[in-house]
Amino acid sequence: MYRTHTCGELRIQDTAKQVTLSGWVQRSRDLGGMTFVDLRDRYGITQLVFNMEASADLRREARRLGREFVIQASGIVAERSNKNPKMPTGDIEIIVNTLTVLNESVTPPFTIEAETDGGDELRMKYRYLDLRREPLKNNLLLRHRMAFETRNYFNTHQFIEIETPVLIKSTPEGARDFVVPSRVNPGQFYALPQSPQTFKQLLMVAGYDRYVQIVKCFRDEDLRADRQPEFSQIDCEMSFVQQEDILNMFEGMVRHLFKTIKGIEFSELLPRLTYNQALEQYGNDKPDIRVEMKIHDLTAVAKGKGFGVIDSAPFTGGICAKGCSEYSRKQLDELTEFVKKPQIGAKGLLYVKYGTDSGIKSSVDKFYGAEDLKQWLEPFHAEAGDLLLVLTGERIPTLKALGELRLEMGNRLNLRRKGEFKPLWVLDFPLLEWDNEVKRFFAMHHPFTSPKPEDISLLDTDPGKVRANAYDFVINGVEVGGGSIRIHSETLQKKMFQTLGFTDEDAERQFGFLMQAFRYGAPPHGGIAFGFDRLVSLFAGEESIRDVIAFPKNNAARDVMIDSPAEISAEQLQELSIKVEVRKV
RNA sequence: GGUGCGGUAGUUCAGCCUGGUUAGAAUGCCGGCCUGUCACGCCGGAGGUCGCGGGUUCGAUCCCCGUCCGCACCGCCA
Repeated sequence: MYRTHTCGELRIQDTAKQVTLSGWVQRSRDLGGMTFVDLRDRYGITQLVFNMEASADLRREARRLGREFVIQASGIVAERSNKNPKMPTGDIEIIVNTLTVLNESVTPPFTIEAETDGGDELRMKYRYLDLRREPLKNNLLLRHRMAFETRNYFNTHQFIEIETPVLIKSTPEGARDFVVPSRVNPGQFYALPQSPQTFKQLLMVAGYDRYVQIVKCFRDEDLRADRQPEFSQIDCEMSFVQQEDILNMFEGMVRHLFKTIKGIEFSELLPRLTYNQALEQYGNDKPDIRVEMKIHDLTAVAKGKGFGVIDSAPFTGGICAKGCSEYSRKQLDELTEFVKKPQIGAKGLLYVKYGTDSGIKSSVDKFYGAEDLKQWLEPFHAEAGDLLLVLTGERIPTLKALGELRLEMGNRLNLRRKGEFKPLWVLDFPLLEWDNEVKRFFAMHHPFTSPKPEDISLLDTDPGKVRANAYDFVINGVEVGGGSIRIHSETLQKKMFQTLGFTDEDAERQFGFLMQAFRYGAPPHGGIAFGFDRLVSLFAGEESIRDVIAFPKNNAARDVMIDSPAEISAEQLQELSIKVEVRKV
């Protein structure tokens, strides 16, 4: 028997018990006459003590122990004379009488501690060592609990988890597919699913009216801190539901997770914004409403006073930064630089300072008197001491730039606090998005999303105006979920494919199976998928989803630990009928 | 595809702007001392292809160009 207890469970009540522990040497402190060893496992740390007087041989062995040696120690649980209130097992220690080295360890390349000295690169290469560290261990534990509670919630609501295939078929819409060659079908390829979208709809047709799956999805696109080529979704679909039913069910899931995992309860119904409202008020379709400052349209009050920049622009708008009227020239210059960055794209920044002495000063004093500027302040209910930041230009880009500026001010004013969670729904997304490069519409969500019934007639006249029964779930400016009511009529689905520029043959070849299924009594249905990694990283307070994934890939989609992707042998290629020609740069 | 930042002891960084002596610090590692530590303490020691290639220069860790690697962001990601 390797152990009678774990390294996290012994307490003062266990005093005088003979116990055996196994684990890793976290650190040892050699005081000459005696040696302390911190023994670590998944459950915690327990101090072992070796005393010169009790056993010189044992203590000599203990001095040899290096960091991360795997050892087994038996001894008597004893109350410490010097207790350590900082650790759960800090009242006791083990007076060791038998020590076995189960495996030695070379010195690890970085310290296995909460505050490690290791950089990202090294930690990735030695991920199995990084995972020994407390913060990552806690993240994986959190992830497990969240998966468990998710299944628990859906189980009590009659959902069943059904696995869908991973080797499927490439489709043209959406992200690039990862493909897998088929040996038994030379020259043909499977694709890995970007999501189980069509399968869950087919499950609805099959009558499994409440489906859930925590499932891996794959997208071959460039990576970010919150994007991995393979990631997990909480994928859901329901039949005989309208949008309201879905919002309630999945708001329930989020509430359940916050309550059981974080002990947070949201008393009121979560806020809902339409896509247009989100854009107008926050300049963003995934607003971080921890930052309260909203955008207001100043076009009407600002125009016509002879200031060419504003007069010639279709839109002028601003945000009000509370208590920032005393911002220095330097701070305002920094903000100007911020909005002029290519990613933000504004030409410049105007400001109005509503001084603590109620005096009004602005960068446009030449064109606007105090009375004019008071009108600007009005929609914000600005108070003395506030600072108005104003951008002008084309409507949508200016709103988006104001949205970025809002977040920047939120950061500067420390309004985006980690422990605070502000979830909301964003509703009524546009059904279609115009792509100026290929001159056609694309589905904003996916091609199975149903238009709002009252907007269907617009499909022929003004497709860009059609709103969808589509919704996103947003927490703290992070899009954590998205879904829609689906089309369940073959006719409407055909119409949708037409609008997207599919020929009948394209539609039939790629999605014929779905449209055929719709002929056999497809129930009204809809669903949603939550980005599980993002949800866990939010709960964990981590910036990057890599910190909640056991074995993530790096910026360039490589696994630096196993060194993948990698070439395959000529034999493998031949078997697959594949000839490789690496494109020259 | 693009932009920015970074690459110097095992590790995390300083030095580089303003080129020139033996390239430093902390931590880790090794050795010694130490009987109540828990980031133990004290003393000593070892440890460097300054990512790689080219250029400028009498001379390059330092300046320039290229390249590779890492991170963040833009494009992209229904």
